[in-house]
Amino acid sequence: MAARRTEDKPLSFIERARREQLIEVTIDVVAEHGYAAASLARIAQAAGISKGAVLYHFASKDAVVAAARAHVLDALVADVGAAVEAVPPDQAPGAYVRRMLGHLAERPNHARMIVEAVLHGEEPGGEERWKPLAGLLGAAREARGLGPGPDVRTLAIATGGAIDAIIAERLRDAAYDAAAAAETVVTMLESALFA
Amino acid sequence: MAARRTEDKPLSFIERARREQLIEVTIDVVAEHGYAAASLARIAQAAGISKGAVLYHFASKDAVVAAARAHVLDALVADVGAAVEAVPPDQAPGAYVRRMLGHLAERPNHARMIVEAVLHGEEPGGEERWKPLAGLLGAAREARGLGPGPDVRTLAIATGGAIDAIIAERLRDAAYDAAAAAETVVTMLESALFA
DNA sequence: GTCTATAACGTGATAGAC
DNA sequence: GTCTATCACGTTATAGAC
Repeated sequence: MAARRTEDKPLSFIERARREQLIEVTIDVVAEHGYAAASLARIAQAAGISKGAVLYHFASKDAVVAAARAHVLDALVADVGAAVEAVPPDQAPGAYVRRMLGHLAERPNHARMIVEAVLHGEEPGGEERWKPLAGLLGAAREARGLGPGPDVRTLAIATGGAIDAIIAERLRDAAYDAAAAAETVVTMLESALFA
Repeated sequence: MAARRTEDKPLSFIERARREQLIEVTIDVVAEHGYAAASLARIAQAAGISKGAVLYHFASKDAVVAAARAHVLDALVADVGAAVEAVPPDQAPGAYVRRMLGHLAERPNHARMIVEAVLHGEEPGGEERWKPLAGLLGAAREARGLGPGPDVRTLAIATGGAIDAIIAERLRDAAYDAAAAAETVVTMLESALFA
């Protein structure tokens, strides 16, 4: 009988390689065919192995796509987080918007994967979604010596939605200039924030 | 054998009633359990009839959800369209944003249905999505005697995304004040548009 | 470690009884 | 006009051979 990969004790060397390969092909499959069509059979076929082999390395099919989702999300937060911390607080919101759009525009597959994930309700969608940006907005006002002015919650939600829509348009039309769009959003956001 | 409902010739009186009932329960099912879970069996159960009976009134399961989708979409465009035409051109963008958010906040089931539809890629998502608003933005500038200034495409896309995000938040937290959020968005949009 | 075979289930759709 | 029964298919997951 094949060993069920429930316990994460050993995790050999080629084990990690196999898992990474499966995560990558899963990202591609989800990006190309959508969340619903990312069946176990299709993932196995794309990886060139059997369905049973996939389920040897992961406990279930959902575990595979969950790992792929976590991978793209980790890459995003690490990149954006570094960009935000590299600038003074009052420039953090602008850096957030620019790097968010830049990161996803540079990685269409990751962007599609995330879009599918949030679309399917598997991802935050709640406070975790806008709280980080809202925090940056409040800190930016403080850094400029301004009191708690506008509704940072709505500002963060609206900005996040604008980013999503711009990414979606960029995925639809590769010629769309996401960087220019980022500047437009930053201008609108900062004028409202520092009003 | 049951008559396949492919031709739309007669369409009796109770036929229409049955179709409307099925459309309503389908909206509820999609809103509550999501697009993927809106199976033929679940729709039939929610309507209190058998799967075969559902397929008598509609050619296929996809036809049922397509009809439900069209229903909520028609109601939305009719409502927003009327609101837009009731004000002078330079106030049309604001009316668009306010009625869009008002309509969906008043109809959570419709909002969830639309969210699921666009999320699943069954709906426009392309130019049809932002072209109408972009047209309003250009006309508003003309009405004020301004030349073709900012990028109305990005402005329309960003505004549309902001509306989507606010609706999502409103669905998550019924206490969230969508009307106040609408005013924030309108202010940001108009300041960027008439700059 | 990877395979084949198969189990158990849910799906959309059809056929035919009533 | 609505029902029951059934169909063929795709799905995840497991068991066991190799």
